[in-house]
Amino acid sequence: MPKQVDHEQRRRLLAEAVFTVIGTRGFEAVSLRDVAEQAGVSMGTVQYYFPTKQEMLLFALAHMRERVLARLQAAVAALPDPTRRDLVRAATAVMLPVDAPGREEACVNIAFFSAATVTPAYAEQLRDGYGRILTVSVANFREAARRGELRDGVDPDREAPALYFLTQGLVGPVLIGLYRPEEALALVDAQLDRVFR
Amino acid sequence: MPKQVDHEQRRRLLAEAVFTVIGTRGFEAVSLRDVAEQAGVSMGTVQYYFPTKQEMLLFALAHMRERVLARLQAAVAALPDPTRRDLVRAATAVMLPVDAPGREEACVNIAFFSAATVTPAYAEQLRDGYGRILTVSVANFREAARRGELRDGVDPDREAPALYFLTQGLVGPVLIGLYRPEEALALVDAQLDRVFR
DNA sequence: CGTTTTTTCATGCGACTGCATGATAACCGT
DNA sequence: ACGGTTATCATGCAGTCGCATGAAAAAACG
Repeated sequence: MPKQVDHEQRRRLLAEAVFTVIGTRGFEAVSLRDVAEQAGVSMGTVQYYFPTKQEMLLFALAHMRERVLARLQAAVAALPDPTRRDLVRAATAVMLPVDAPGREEACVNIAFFSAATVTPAYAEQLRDGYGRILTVSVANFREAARRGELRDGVDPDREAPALYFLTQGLVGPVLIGLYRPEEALALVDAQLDRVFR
Repeated sequence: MPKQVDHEQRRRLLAEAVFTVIGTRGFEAVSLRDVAEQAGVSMGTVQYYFPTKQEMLLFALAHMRERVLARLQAAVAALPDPTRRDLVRAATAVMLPVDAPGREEACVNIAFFSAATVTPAYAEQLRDGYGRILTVSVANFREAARRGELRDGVDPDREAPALYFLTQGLVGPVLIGLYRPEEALALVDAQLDRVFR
C-alpha cells in the first residue's frame, strides 16, 4: 500500500477529519487521537503526515480557505447568465451557514478566528484570506458601478465592505440560533435592494 | 479572613482572571491552575467557589455580559445631552475593540461564541444577551424615527439590525488586524450618515 | 526473490488535566 | 477565650494530552 499515496490528498483527508471534530465537539476537543479515529486511521498515521499538532491545524486552516473558495466558485458557476447582483448574492449565501457544509465551515472558521486572537500564525492566514475576498468583492462592486447597475450616490468602495461585514456579522447569530438563515438572507436582500438598481 | 468575604465578588474576581487567561493564552488554555495563578489564589480556592470548570466558565460568560452592559451604560451616561445618533454611535463604539478592555471583551466573546457552537448552554446565554441588546437597539431606532431624526424612507426595524450586525462583523477583522479600529468606526459613521438625518 | 523504502500501527513516556480529599488557618458568635 | 464555622491550601489520583520510539506490513526496485 505504501509509496503510491498522494501525500497532499492524505493531508486533506485528515484536515476534513479535523473539521468534523471541530464542528461536532469543538476546537478545544481536537486531539490527535480524535482526528485519527474520525479519519479511520491510527494516531501514528496522523503524526506521520503532520510533524506536530500545530502544523496539522495550520494546514487545516489553509485547506478550509480552499474549500470555501471552491464552494464559492461552484456557486457562481451554477448561475446561468448572472447579473452583478446575482453574483454578490450568491457569494454572500455561500458565506452564511445556510446548509450543512456551510454550517460546518462557519463553525470551523469562527473557531480559528477565536484561536487567531492569540496565535499570530492563524491571524496571518485569516487576514490574507478575508482580505482577498474583500478585494474581489470591491472589484465586483466597482464593475457593477461602471455598468450603472448601482443606485445613484452609492459608493462601491463603501458598500462592498459594508455588505461583507454585515454578512460576517450575521454568521455568529445564525450559528447560535438567534437568527434563522432565511432572516439573515432577508436582511442581505434588503441591503442589496438599497444598493442595486 | 474567612466568613466575611463576598462570595459573588470573589466569583467575579475569578471570572476576571478567566478573561485574562482567555485574552492572553486562548480559550483552550483555560485550566483551573492557570485561573488560580492569574487570580493569585490556590487551585483549591477556585474549586471552592466553582464546583466544576463548566460552571466557572458559565459564570464567566454571564459576568462578561454584565461587564459589557456596564461599559455600555457608562459610555452612554458620559454623553452630555446626547442625540439619538450619539447614543447609537456610543453603543457601537463600545462593542468594537477600540481600547484594551474592549479588545479583551471581544476576544472572550468570540471565544464563547465558538464554544457555543457545540455547547448549548453557552448558546442560550449568548442568544439572550445579544437578543436583548438588539431589542434595545431597535427601540432606540424607533424612537429616533418617531422624533423624525431618521432620513426619509428609512425603516428602523431594518436598519437597527443591519447596523448591529455590521458592527458585529467588524469585530473579528479588527481583532486579527485586518481592519484598524478607526477604519471600522469610519464604516459605522458612514452607515449612520446614511440612516440619520 | 530478496532487499529496501514507504506507510501504518501499537506502545510508552512525561506532563498536564479536572476533581476529590484532608489538613491548616483565620474569623465568628458566645 | 474557645469551640465552630468559613475559607484557603497542598497533595493525590485517574485520565488524557502531544510526542517519541520501534516494530510490522506492504509495495517498489534490484
